[in-house]
Amino acid sequence: MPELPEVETIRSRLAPGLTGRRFERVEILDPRLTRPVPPEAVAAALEGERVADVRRRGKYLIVAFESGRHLLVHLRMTGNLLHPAPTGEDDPHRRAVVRLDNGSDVAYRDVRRFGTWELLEPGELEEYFAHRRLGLEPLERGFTAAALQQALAGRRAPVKAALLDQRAAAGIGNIYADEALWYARIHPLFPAGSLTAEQIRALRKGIRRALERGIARQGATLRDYRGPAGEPGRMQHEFRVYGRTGEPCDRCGTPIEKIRVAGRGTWFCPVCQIPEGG
DNA sequence: AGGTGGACCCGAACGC
DNA sequence: TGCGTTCGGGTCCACC
Repeated sequence: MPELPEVETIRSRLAPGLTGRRFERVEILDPRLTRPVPPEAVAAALEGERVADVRRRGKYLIVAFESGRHLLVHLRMTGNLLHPAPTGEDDPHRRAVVRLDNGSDVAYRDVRRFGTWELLEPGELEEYFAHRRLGLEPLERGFTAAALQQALAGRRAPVKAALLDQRAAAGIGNIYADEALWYARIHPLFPAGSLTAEQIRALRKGIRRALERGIARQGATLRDYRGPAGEPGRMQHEFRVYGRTGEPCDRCGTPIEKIRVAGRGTWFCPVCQIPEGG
């Protein structure tokens, strides 16, 4: 599941090969990708665009063009960008291909077809993210304890649910939410708005630690995630709680438990993550 | 208003 | 060459 660390890994590895290149030919094979906009319209609009740079906002990958347009790629569950794309193999999950002006191909593959491509006209980017009320970038300077406190104030939802909500902070998904809460020693069901100032500080630190480790390990590969060269991440070897039902907590040895929060599988240590309500 | 849960999608894992 | 069912995960949207 590409979350912030996976998208950031893709961004940093893709940027050198894309920046300065022109989109020479674009084929969108799955109309779902650009829905409700017809895929031919998006493909035609992209042809001729030259890449200024490749950015990230939350889990969105942003290809910025010199024209001022932006291509917003959201990988959702199983989306993946490959560059240079493997040739000669028949990949049934390939949903789009971009031929660059140096002759190389960028391939977009997505098994579950949840991913989206959206082309924004110059000036539309800010409103797009404002409308989705995307929260602060958790690794940027503005993500202070005070800012996090404000984002969670008054919320009765479990803190895990609040972390999955992209309005609190952008880019945290199911894996890194659990990992961040373990680092912060906070129970996933604890009401988000009732965290003490000290817990807020610990949570901010836990979020950053989990995400930074994820980036340092080039993301987590459970099944589908791969970098642009097809390489897996290594963060899955460093999970403290995610997917580790029954295994001993790295801090206190208590078996990790699994519950359901906000409809998502949630792993935590029942001893060192402060019990709900306490 | 804010929170919860289903829909979307499909391969893997599971149950029989 | 087994087949039907369940599960999961990010986001949107309908419904409390």
